[in-house]
Parts: sequence; structure tokens; C-alpha cells
Amino acid sequence: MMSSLGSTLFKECMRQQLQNPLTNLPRPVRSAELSVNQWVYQTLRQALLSGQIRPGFALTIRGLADVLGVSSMPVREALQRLGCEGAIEVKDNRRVIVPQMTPARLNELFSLRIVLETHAAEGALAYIREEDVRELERLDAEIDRAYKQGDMELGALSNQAFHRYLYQCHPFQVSVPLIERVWLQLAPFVRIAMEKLQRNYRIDRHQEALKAIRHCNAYALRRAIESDIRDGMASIQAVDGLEQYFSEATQVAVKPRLVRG
Amino acid sequence: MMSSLGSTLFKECMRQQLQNPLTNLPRPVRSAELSVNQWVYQTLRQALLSGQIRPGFALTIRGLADVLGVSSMPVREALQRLGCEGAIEVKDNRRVIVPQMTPARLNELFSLRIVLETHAAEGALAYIREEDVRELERLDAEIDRAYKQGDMELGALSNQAFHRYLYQCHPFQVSVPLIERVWLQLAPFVRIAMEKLQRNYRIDRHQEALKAIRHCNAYALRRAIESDIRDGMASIQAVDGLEQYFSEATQVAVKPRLVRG
DNA sequence: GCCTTTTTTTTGTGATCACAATATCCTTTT
DNA sequence: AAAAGGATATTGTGATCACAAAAAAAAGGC
Repeated sequence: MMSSLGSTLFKECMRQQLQNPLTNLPRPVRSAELSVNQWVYQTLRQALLSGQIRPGFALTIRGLADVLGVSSMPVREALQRLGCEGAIEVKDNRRVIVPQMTPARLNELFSLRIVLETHAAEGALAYIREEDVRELERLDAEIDRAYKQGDMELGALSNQAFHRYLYQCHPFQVSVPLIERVWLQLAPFVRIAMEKLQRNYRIDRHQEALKAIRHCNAYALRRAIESDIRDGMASIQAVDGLEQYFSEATQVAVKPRLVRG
Repeated sequence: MMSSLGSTLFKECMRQQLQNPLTNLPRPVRSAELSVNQWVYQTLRQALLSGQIRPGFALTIRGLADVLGVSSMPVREALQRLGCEGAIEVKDNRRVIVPQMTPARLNELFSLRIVLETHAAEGALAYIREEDVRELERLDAEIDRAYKQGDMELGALSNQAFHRYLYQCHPFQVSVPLIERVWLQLAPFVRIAMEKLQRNYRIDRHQEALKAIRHCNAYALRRAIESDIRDGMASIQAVDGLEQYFSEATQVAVKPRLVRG
């Protein structure tokens, strides 16, 4: 009796904890010119990019449609897109989860970031204008402010905005979508690692990058971007007890049911 | 009356010509364990990768569903996926076309290939075993055979298979999906450029790559892959009258209006 | 009590429908 | 005869439904 009740309570607690990230999702206002499909996609994408959905969390079409107040159709299409971007993993038993992380995959993803982003930065350099530098400085200040205030979501998103803005200065850019794909795969894990990082300040090499941009020094810019990414990777890997957040640790958190009336 | 009939005939002819690539599509047999969605996706993807659908060609959901003999639902989801892979372009006026090419984009895409594939090859090198080398040699022979027989589709697909197999030797590979995304964007244009290439033989650096692999020489392997890609790019750019296949040339096949009320 | 089997529920999939927006065709007007 | 306007057809979008597979829950046996 007692153990049964305890188990029920535990499961209920788990369910609550796991449901939270979806019910608390920030919903961007759906403007008229945005289709429901796009809105659902962007909502989920932003939630993943800011690390609000934990790895191993299971998503269901009906559950999401219910929470977001739309029919299943837009959710299906949004999940298709996220799935082919690697943001979510479609398992063979037709269940969709946020992918687990392994040390090897983490390594590979960071290596890819370095390769892609140094290339994108170098390609953009020739097109960066004075006003772009000012915008980058503004974004850099925003990052610092967010992390000083302990707002991890805003910090992560602003940091991505800084990098994205830099790379998109190249007018014929084709690598940003690939870079964002890598971010999408990293974000959920990086987020839970950052939470365990006690320090609420953050070091980045954005000033170094800006200096390289002002001097039009491609090599220095590449180095700054690479160092920026390596620093981030190092601070993630320095987290105490990181190993418990890899693959096996989260498998208890995999929970199929979302809710039903 | 006469002009009306003439116009109708002309349009019918145009329509036929434009529909052809779809009706002649090779349809892989749909095995039981493959969902209709996946089957449609792979069918379209393969058609794009082997360059059977020309840039500027407009795709419609109902049209594809009709040709493939399925309902519109699987087609919609497949188009969503292809769209987010950059294989097709979803225009603001809700029409879907195979993207046009511009010289700048072509350049960027080839640069990305070099960056991504040299990285992937180097990462894979340590994991390549004797049997993998044999498989690569087999694929290389298949490429030669296909091009000798003038089978461009098989040649393109086998060439991709060679590269893919090499990169996938790395067990924790995450870059192959990105590489394939770039291929998807290049393939339709490369195909029409290759058709204009009078020579029906092809030079590649695969033997050079295999030699580097046997010597476990990472630098040489990178150089071989880079040369292989650069050679391909050069032979594309050497095509006479290539400029007519960029953007504007195909605009008759594209719907004129871009803006929306 | 614990494990296996059966029943119930949930979920993904594919089809169909209604609707609004857009494009195409046809008529009318100048 | 050419341009403008309206009528018709086509298209994308989102909702709903039926069905089969799979998971969760319940019942039964050891």
C-alpha cells in the first residue's frame, strides 16, 4: 500500500517535472502573416535552442498539439523539419525524443562548430561594415548583461545572435543553416551543463574577434572564433560530475505520457 | 480561334516537358517496413541528388501526390523535410521550386564541400580498416564504369556513395548529414552542367585518396579530397556557355510574380 | 509477491474535407 | 485589338477521422 502510493507520487512528480518545460514554453505571439506551421516550428526551435527541453524528453504529436492549442497537422510538419535538422531524434518505434549526448558526439559537434564557424567568419570578414561592428558590439554587451543577471536563456540566445550576425554579413552565405543545425544538437546538453557551472560569469573572445575585424585580420579572426568555441567546450567539460548527464543518466527521465483530460 | 489553339498547344507542350522529369521518376519498390512518407521522401531526394529535376522546376503537392499515387499528406511532410534541407525552396507565394543557382552560391557551396569533407575525411582516417579500403576500391571502379557507359545518374550517385562511405567510417560521425545537405543543393545544377560536358570520361583523385589512406597520411588525404572537389568545380566552371544556366535563363519556367498582397 | 498474458489506451499514419488565397482563363469595355 | 475586370480552377493550409501498431494498465497464473 505504502510503496504503491509512494511509487504513484514519484511518478506524478516526475510527470510534473517533465511536463513543465512544455507548459511553461514561451509562446511568441502569432502574427497574422505567420502560418501556424511556422509558428509551431519556431516555438519548438527556440525552446530547443535555449535549452528548455532536456535531452531524453519525449515529445508526442497530440501532446504538443494539445499544449500549443493547435491541431496535430502543423505539429507533425514542424516535427518533420526539426527531425531532419537533427534537433530531435525519431526513434524506430515511432517515438520522438530530444537526443541524448555522448562524449564522442559532444566532441564531434564542437569540432564541427570550429570548422564551420571559422570558415564562415573568414568568408564574412570582407563584407563587414562599420555599422555591423556597432551591432556586434551591442550584441556582445547584451550577452554580458544577460549572464550578469543570471538569465541563461537570454545569454544563450544572444550569444547565438552574435555569431549568426557575424556570419550573415556575407551576402551569399550558405553555411549559417548548417551552423544552426549543429547548435540545435548541442543546445539542450550545453544548457544543463551550464546550469551546473557555479560561476555566473562567462568568458568569451568576442572582443578579440572584434579587434581582428577592425584590423581586417582574417587569421586573427579565425583564431578568436576558434578560441571562443574551445573555451566554451572546455568550461563545459570542466563541470563536476558531467558524466552523469550523458546518455545513461537521463534514461529514467524518458517518459512517454504527456497528459490527457 | 487559331491563335488560341496554338497557344494552348504550346502551353500543353511546355507542361508536358516540365512534367516529364516527374513521370519518368525511378520509383524504388516500396517495401513493407518503409512508411509512405519515407518512400516519397527518398524518391524525391534521389531524384534531386541524381539531378533529374531541373533548377526552376515547380513542384506542387497535389501534382506530386497524383504522380506518385499517394495522398497529399506524405508529400507535404516530405516537402517540408526537403525544404529544410535546402533541396527545394519554399517561396513566399507558397510555391515550391528547385532552387536556382548563382555563381556566388555555386562558389560558396563548393567551398563548404572542401571545408566539410576534408574535415570528415581526416576524422575518418583512423577508423578505416582493410575491408573498407576494398569497398572504396569497388565503389571507385563502379564510378569509372558508369561514366564510361555514359550513365550520368549512376555516376553521380556512385561518386556520392564513395565519399559517403569514406566519411562514415568514423563511428561518431555527425557531419555526413551536413555534407549531404550541400550535395542536395549542388546536384541539380551540377547535373545540367555535366550534360554539357562533351567528354564522357571523368577525372577524379580517388586513387590518390586511397593511397593516402593506405599510408595513413592525414595531410595527403585532405589534399586528395580537396583536389578531387576542386577538379570537379573546375570542370563545371569550364563548361561553355555556363552562364545561361544561372538564375535568369530558367526564369521562363518559373512563375513571374514574387510579391504578395 | 513476481512474472506472464490479456485488455485498454495512446500514438503515429495516411486519407479526406472545407476554406481562403492565388493563379489562370474568359469576358467585357474602351 | 489590348487592357482591365470578373469568373473559374488550382493550390496550400489546417482540421478531423479511421485504422493499425505499440505502449501502458489490468488481469491472471505460478
